[in-house]
Amino acid sequence: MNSYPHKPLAMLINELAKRTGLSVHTIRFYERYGFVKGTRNQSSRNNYFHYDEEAVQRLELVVDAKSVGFTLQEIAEIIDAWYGNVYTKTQKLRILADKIVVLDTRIKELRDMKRQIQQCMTEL
Amino acid sequence: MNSYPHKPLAMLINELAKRTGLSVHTIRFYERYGFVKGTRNQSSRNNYFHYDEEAVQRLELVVDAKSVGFTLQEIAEIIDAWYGNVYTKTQKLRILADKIVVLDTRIKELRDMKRQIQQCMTEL
DNA sequence: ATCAACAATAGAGTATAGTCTATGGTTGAT
DNA sequence: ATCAACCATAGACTATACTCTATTGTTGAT
Repeated sequence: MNSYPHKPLAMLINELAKRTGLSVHTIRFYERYGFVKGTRNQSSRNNYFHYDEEAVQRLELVVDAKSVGFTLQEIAEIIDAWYGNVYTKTQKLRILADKIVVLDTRIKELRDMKRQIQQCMTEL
Repeated sequence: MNSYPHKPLAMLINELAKRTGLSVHTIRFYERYGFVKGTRNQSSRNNYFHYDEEAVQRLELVVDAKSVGFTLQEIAEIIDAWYGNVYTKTQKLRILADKIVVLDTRIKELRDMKRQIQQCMTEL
């Protein structure tokens, strides 16, 4: 029995991989982009990184952002605007608003492509 | 004055590049995927390839399909279903219907991502 | 004690989609 | 005739986004 009502739920990279569906390799690769950062427990003699629930959420955001076609570079900006504190609130809002413009453009392109294909199908 | 009311409008690769906005290199690269095929004029002593208006249309389709995230492999299938005669009409319709499913899925992902970002913006 | 399973770091290898260089031949205006 | 601007082919190089291998160290169950 754990005496803490809500334990920190820190996990090692292997569990983070299982939680997110990403491979350990990919998570390490993403760490270089700053998508997640583990924390080292200074009390322990090992140098293992520990990850919290926010790490899971961040990686889920990365997966979603990738599936809509954002590059890792763009995702880095989104993550910084979303979770970071290097930008002011105004800057964050501008960055995110820019991404919405990109998404709207892409949605329009997809709809146009869909219409084109449907047109082609009627003409076959 | 040209005596043909609608001359074939055959062009060389340089003009095709200008018409499509793609580089000559990229068009040559795409030729390996079968996106366009020039025809050689056997009466001429050179071995230049000539391209028609369909080549322009095919490359415009490639550009559009790329912008919505299709891979060159997927685009090859679309081009074959659209212009080729290796597939039966039924097969062509199935291939194009599959692409529409992909597009619908992607449109949904984009809309979800947009909603997520908008939600994040209200919470900043 | 030891052994599989996991951890960290470094660096090599792969796939996709171009992009560029080198080489040699062709054409058209001067 | 010649010279820039074009053409074809082959192959090297680049960027992005992983993916894998090698090495070494740690942990936990037996």
